[in-house]
Amino acid sequence: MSNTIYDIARQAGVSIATVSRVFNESPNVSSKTRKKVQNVAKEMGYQPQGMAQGLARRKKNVIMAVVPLLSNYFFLQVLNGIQDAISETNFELHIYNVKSSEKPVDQLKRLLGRRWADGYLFVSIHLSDSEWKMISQFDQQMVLIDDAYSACNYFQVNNKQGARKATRYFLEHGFKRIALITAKEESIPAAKRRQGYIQTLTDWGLTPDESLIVSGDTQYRDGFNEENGYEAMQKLLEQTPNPEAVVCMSDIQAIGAISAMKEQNLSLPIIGYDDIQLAKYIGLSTMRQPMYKMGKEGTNVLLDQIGKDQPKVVQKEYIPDLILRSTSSQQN
Amino acid sequence: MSNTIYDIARQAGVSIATVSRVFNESPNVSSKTRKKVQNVAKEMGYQPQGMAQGLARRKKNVIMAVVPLLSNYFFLQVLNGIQDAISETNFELHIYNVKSSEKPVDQLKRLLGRRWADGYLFVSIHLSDSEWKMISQFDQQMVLIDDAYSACNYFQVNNKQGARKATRYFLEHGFKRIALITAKEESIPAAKRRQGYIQTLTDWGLTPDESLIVSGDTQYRDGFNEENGYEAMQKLLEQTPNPEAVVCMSDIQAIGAISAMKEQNLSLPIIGYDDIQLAKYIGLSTMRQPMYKMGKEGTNVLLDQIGKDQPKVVQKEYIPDLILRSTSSQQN
DNA sequence: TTGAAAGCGCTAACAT
DNA sequence: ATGTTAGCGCTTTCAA
Repeated sequence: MSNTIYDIARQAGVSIATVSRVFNESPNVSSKTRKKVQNVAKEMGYQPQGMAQGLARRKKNVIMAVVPLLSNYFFLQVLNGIQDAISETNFELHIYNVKSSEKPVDQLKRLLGRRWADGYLFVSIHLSDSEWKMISQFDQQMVLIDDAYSACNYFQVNNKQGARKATRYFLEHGFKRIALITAKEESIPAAKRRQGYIQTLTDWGLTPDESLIVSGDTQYRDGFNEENGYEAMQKLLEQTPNPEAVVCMSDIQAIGAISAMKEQNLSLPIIGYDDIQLAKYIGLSTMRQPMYKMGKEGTNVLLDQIGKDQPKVVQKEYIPDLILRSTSSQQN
Repeated sequence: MSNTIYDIARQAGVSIATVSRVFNESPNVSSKTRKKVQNVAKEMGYQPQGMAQGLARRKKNVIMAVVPLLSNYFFLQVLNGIQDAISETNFELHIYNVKSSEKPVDQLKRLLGRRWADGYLFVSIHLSDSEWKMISQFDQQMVLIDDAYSACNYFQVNNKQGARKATRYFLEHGFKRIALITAKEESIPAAKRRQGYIQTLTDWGLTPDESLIVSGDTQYRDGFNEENGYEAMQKLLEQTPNPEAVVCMSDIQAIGAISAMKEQNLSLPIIGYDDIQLAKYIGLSTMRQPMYKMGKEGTNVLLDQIGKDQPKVVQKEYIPDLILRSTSSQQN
């Protein structure tokens, strides 16, 4: 069960070139030999070894999705889109995740050098422009999802606008003391959403109150986790007066926050972020990000560009939609 | 930025063997040449190509997790454990997912033949004994997580016992008309849990009522999805009298089910299954599966066995724990 | 339609 | 300590 092209060739009484030809669907094989080879191969459970093929062809037929941490609902949706796009092709999808213990850019450099794949999807990998520049120098095909760099393909959603929309909604409904449950300070999307929130308040003639911008202390997944939301809400509820409404940076934090409110028999209006699948079922109002769509479109672009030498770069920015359900109103 | 070991050798004025040596941390290199090579390599952004290494070494330093569909909270936790185990080694983790469009066993045969990895983790891949036998014939190192086969390493949790515990809890608290929200008929874990449920009722002297065993019509992820739970609960609530309590096959279905109850201002006692992270925050009572643990232990076993020729097989079965929170009591 | 043979980019004896 | 060379299992000319 551990045979090579030589074993098949010998067994079928042909040369290895012929075996190779039938596996590569070359037309230049008589249907008789083809049949024979196929039978032998099937019988012996033979498949060409991927690595040998990759080396010989200088093409691997794999695309690699690089993600920071798999344990995140956001990625799940993106990956769904990626998978659906890939499954229509004969490419394989391999997923690689960067560890938090080492600088992402260093990990990427090492990874790209190894040439595992024909193309790379970087999902929610946030690098500086100079870092992305380094990465582009490997000249591998790639597309960024949920980040942007001027010289690359990217699919991104406007974080500032997302936070603005949520904040504006509450302002328009008469709320003034609007809290923001944020994530890890260093998170780039978090920083942008925070800006959007602050600008919106300012535009409205209000002075942003730093004490209403909080995050929990639990920091894994950059703070985008249930416990973080729970802790953040506890901090908010210690303040008097309480905030009148709260904007979150993820649905998952909103769930934690709601749990903290329930413990105190409160239910302030709250808006999450992402629109993960279960948001609908708990009535969570939220900023919807087109996660599936980004994954699918990004993958299609990548697939399309593989093989071409000077593909034109495609860049797209989405604006998140405000999905109103029950948690955003006063009497939820 | 696309150079080979020859480029580095030439540039550093050494042979390719020496370059290979420094990258393989051979002691037989003078520290002077080592430095020189390292500098040149760094400057030229060189990394050995994974595929060429894999071919030459007959060892790839990658382990592959094979999963049926990534969009499932259960896997997320298992994958977390896998990742944590892997990150302590110099192995790479690649994730592969089998499509629903083709028989799993055929996909596995193709995959294993290609020899992408040194070892395989099959997560929630349910095959018959004869199918697993075929797969074992590839004699690759592997461990099954969430399935069992007598000749393989496996880490499994007892589905029957899980359902028994949940059902028994309700029986002991005086409930009789206990409903079961199940998943796709063909799902093996679902079938086992169903058996556990039925046996428990029978043991208690009750006659199981088929009309209380329902599933929604939305079948993706084998029915383990929110919508399915929602639909199932709607069906249950059409019956008179309503059931007195309900056991679910996943937390995610329970969330859908609760949503359906809320719409009718009902809140029957309900128990989920899995104990996904957010269960705690919505107060969901559930059967806890040691997902992280299975992932981590399974990976460690695999890692440990790679390279050995006759490793002893390790098999482990867990019993899920009943985690009581608020949804399992009458006045939730 | 088929086969022989030269790579693909590495590793690992075997020499020196 | 370093270099030479024969593979690893394929693909792909080039000849026949």
